[in-house]
Amino acid sequence: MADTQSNIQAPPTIYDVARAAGVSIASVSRVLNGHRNPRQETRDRVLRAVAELGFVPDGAARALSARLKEVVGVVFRRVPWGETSESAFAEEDESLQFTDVINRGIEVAAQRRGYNLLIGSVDVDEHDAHRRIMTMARKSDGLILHDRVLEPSRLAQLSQHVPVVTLAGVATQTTANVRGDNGGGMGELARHLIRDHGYLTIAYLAGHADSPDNLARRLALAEQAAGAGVLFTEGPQWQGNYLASGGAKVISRLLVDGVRLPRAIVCANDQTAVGVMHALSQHGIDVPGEVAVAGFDDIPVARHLRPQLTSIRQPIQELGATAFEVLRSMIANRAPQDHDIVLPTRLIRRESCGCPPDGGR
Amino acid sequence: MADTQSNIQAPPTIYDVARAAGVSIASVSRVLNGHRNPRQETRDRVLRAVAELGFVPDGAARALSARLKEVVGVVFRRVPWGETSESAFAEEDESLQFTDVINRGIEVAAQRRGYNLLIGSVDVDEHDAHRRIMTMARKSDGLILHDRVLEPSRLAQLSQHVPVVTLAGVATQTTANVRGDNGGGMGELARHLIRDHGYLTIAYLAGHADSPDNLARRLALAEQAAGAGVLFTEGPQWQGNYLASGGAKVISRLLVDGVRLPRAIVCANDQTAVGVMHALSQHGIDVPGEVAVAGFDDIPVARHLRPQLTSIRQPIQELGATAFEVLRSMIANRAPQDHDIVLPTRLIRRESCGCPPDGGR
DNA sequence: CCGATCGCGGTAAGCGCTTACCAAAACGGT
DNA sequence: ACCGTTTTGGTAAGCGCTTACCGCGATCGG
Repeated sequence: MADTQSNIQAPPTIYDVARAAGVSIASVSRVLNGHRNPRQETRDRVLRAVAELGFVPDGAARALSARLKEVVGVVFRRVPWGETSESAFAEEDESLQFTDVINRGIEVAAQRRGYNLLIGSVDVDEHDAHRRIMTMARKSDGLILHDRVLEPSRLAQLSQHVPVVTLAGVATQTTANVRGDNGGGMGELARHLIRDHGYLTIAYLAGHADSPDNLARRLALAEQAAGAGVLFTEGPQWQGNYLASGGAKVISRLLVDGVRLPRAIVCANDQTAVGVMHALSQHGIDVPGEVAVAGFDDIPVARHLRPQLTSIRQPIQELGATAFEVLRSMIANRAPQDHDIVLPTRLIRRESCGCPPDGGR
Repeated sequence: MADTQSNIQAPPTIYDVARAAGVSIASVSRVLNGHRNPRQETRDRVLRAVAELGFVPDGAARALSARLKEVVGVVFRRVPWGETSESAFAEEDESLQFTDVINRGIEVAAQRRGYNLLIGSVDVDEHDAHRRIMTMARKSDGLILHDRVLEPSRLAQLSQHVPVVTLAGVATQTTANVRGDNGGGMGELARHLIRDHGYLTIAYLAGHADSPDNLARRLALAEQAAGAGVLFTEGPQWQGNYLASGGAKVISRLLVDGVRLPRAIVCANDQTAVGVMHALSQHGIDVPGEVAVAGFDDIPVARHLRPQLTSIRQPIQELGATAFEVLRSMIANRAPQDHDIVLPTRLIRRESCGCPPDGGR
């Protein structure tokens, strides 16, 4: 036992291939990179040698000389292991589904272009996150940053040296941003709750205060409510944190304080809604009978909750895929057509808003 | 508009730092790598210059010369976009939660050591997946492979050149493997179903036939059933694919065929159980009243299903973290103490097996 | 039939780091 | 003060690729 890997052999280099094929390394390189230079006969010899030796070029060497690593970095915020463990959501939040699905989208798009993903997470309050992000930047051709991983000044600084695309952030002079149509989706939801269901009191359970998505969603909801003369509730008591545990905590506290709940609660995202529904059910409050609940994102689990969660669908994978494509064009051209890319969203009516099971489209 | 990134400046190199500090690049390098060589005074000068210029070494150059990329590759199997879209699970399967949580575990462990993750997925039936995996291998110091991404012969070949750790696979001469204690966990579950609940007929809804985990789980269940004289059902009709859609399909087909369901259905994993419960509920069959259901893995959503899913908890994040640590030791020492690392599992009793809500652990 | 042109492919110069090797400086003991 | 050590830090040789540059033989027009 215990001699695993004791005899790793260095992989063949381009020199080995050149020798085997009886040509120079330049020719091997040219064949591999599809230049029109080498003629068919040479090409065949090289290709044969490559196949025989199982040669695959070293990424680092290639990156160094060609200044192209074919790697894009993705940075997201990680919820620290223990933070939410007080409740039933100990591990639930570990699966930040939204993030994972986006990353999957980035990955698929990257794959198509021969790129790989370099993944890194930063702690919520990691003080020198920027150093780690910088390190990742130096290992990749560009960076995709999820919401709120870097403060604006650092972002500006970073984007001087590397192409950067943000997700659910705001576009700047030097960075592009990709997001879902918060206003449109939330507007649709609000009208549905108000017109179709006739709810007269609606609360917004907020996400992080510094999240642009959160702000836009809140605003759209508030506007619709105001326009329809519906009572809109929000405020410090309704401050969540995009996590299920946060949503549950808000509801529990409200209930303990004896606050009368509004007829409908719109959550900043689905994770929050999960916590809200959990808390509501713990307190014996019927959803949607007594209180309607809606989320935002339409993450995969939304349809498996009881009642099934009404939500705004964002094209999550496309969000990621788009971010990648934008970044890639920045890497190549250094100038995307547009800085602020908005993808459409749409209301998915399920049971939690009061629609019948299997209701709507 | 459209001039984003038009003016990227090349990041400072080690030469710039050396010049600014009035020393040679060798000294800069030594300071940065914590050699004991440079004396305090020199060290300070260098550090100051590094800070001023915001220097961060280029990953490729470093990798090339030091033969250490500080990157580990992670490869998993991707479910093709459209494959499951016929059912209600269109996007549900996109979130291969188990995989994502493991990756999160790898990432956290890697982070601690200053490593980053290079993520790549392969299609189920991608014929030259090995080429893409090889490319990843050449961009990293070692590889962690999820279940069934590579056929054994390719694996052997790959592991000649790169340290490789597999997850939920089998250890070989040249690769280490990390997995949960399938036998122990399944045994515990089986005894619970048989002794505590007294179920007399049990079926096993299998995962992929070539998955070691699946085989081990099946075996443990079969043994316990045989030992207790319980009727054990399995076979082609009970063949799933680790996906929710697969589980649902098996149940639907069984029901259409008029087969009488056993008292308890044990699923190869939680995803499958999700599909099973969904199908059962569609057909108006009560869980656990008429049929008890149990899963394996205890993925985060398990507790949010109705009824809450009884499952075997695997320390998912730890599985990933352990895989990383093993790999790292292989990268450094080229010889892990043990090839087959088994992490403990334990039964989590929830409602779907027939236990009362909130019933014991 | 010969010089201009072109296709092919080799030589060599980096890319930005790490580190072996060595010279100079600093130190210690007699 | 001198010689043997030990520190300190500079010089230069790569790491494995890509590509600019250039020479060579083949091709072609007049």
